Amino acid sequence: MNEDNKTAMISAEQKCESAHEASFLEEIKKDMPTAETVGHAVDFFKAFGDITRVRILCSLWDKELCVCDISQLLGMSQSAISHQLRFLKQAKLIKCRRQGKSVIYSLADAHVRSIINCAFEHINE
Amino acid sequence: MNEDNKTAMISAEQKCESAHEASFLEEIKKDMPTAETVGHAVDFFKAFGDITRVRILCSLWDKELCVCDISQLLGMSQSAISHQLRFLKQAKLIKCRRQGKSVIYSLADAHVRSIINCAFEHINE
DNA sequence: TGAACATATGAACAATCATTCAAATGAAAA
DNA sequence: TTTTCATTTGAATGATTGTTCATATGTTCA
Repeated sequence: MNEDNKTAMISAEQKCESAHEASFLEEIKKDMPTAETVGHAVDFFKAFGDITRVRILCSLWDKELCVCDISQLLGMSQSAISHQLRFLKQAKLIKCRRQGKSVIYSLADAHVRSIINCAFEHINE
Repeated sequence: MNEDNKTAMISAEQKCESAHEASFLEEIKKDMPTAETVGHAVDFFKAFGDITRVRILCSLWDKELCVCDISQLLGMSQSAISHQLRFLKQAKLIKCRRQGKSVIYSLADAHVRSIINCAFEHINE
């Protein structure tokens, strides 16, 4: 018997009256994205799932800023901002370049703005 | 002195060489969405920030399903699924109707599919 | 009404996460 | 090369979150 949920066959026994047949559920399962794909999508969404991170992204909407700019703008410690910047960088939502002693951050691409706009649109309904 | 980060003025003292002037940061601040709007957007993203919830949404992509269908499909306990269904319902991402003893769930609107597709597109780059 | 079925809920626990504090790195100026 | 500035990093802590277990609610059928 296969222990892995993702690949295990769906048991034949139906649980409730409205339940579909195992074969029907197997069809749905086939059409679903792989666990890996879903995992990546979830990681992507998680990056937007914190108010500090989204505030950082909004602050970078039009202009690039250095860490202390963002820190001042959001009224938060530079360390807290730096931790979140690292998160956003790993998620490839922002990029950075060094300028002397400072590090200047900016949005990675237009995709970031469009996803956030998408959420704002959903809210205004 | 105002204690609230969201409305506090940005201090005149500049922290680093590359730092912008306080007046410049104030301009950016004015253009940023309100804390409430950002908060709502974050809640929206949080709903997609869990693998079980996204798997549930994917399982409902084309067809409506009852709780025990989803539970079997994902190989998870009915209780775990039910808790996440409540989360998704409160986030208005799914809707449900009763049919006898069963409760049948489906996606709330096309918006859900488009947001998830948006993430999948971002991944395939 | 009582029993069986399908789902929902509350409390508890483990795991994950965001921030703070202290210390480390890297770059530029003295 | 030493000092100062700007940022990063690691460990610790408190808060949040997802699942489990036990129980409750609501529906149908006998």
